[in-house]
Amino acid sequence: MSVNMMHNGGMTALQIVESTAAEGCCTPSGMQVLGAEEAQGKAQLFKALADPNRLRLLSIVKASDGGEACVCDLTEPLDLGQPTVSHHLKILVDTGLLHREKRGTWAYYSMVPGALERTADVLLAL
Amino acid sequence: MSVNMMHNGGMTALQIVESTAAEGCCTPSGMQVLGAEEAQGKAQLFKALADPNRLRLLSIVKASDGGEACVCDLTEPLDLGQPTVSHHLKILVDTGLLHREKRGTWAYYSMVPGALERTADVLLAL
DNA sequence: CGGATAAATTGATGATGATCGATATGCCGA
DNA sequence: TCGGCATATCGATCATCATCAATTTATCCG
Repeated sequence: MSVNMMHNGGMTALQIVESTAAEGCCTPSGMQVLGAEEAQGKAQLFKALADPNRLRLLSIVKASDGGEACVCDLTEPLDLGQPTVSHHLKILVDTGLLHREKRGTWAYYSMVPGALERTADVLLAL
Repeated sequence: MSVNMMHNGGMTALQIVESTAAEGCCTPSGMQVLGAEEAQGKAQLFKALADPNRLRLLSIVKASDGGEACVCDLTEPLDLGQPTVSHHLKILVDTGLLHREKRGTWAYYSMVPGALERTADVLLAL
């Protein structure tokens, strides 16, 4: 559990960020400036993107045929060990950027539709 | 020098990312998938955003009257020491997100116009 | 010049994170 | 049922980073 894994009822970092943003815009205080809590959540979102190998993972998955790739396809191009790749993938899934579907022995990863666009919106709404 | 400070002719991380992207789209290989070098640069860009206090700094500066704020205005709301705030600001300036202008004893920080939008584009172009 | 203020830099420290080797889990075929 | 493969998890290690206290640099004013 290297990312968050606090009991959020299974919500991803992206979902949490967006829900607190919706709450924030209606608070009586006005909410022009980012509070400590929201900043924490949004930082966690960008932390997931702050690693070159994770960016490459997203890029490869996005460009893969059928929009999905299994771990075995991702280990070679990154020149990383399999446990490390699984670790990065877990972070991206927990953050809400990647979707994981296990079929038989293989685990297939695909982009969560609109996740990059929603993350970009978080950035623009700073 | 806690960010990069390699001799890039004074280019910010944002500028480097965009220049390599322009080069990349014309390479004979096709460049669908993010290479190791580009990934490194883009990760550095997101690393600057991967800290809650730096996000709050951007938010405060953006919402400040006149679009600028000095260090003394930024130290209190974050509940951080002045050296730490200066350190974060330096990272944001080196990354190309903030602009620094010194007037007298005070240093005024403002958003680099379009920086957030360009960073969002980097994200969407993954 | 000399004191005062704002900001930057330095050095050290504690925390977080990326990576790996070893091991565990889960599924398939013989 | 057993051996083998794909993936996940664990534990440890090394590097990076956020923060602070102390100091330095730079600017203004009397």
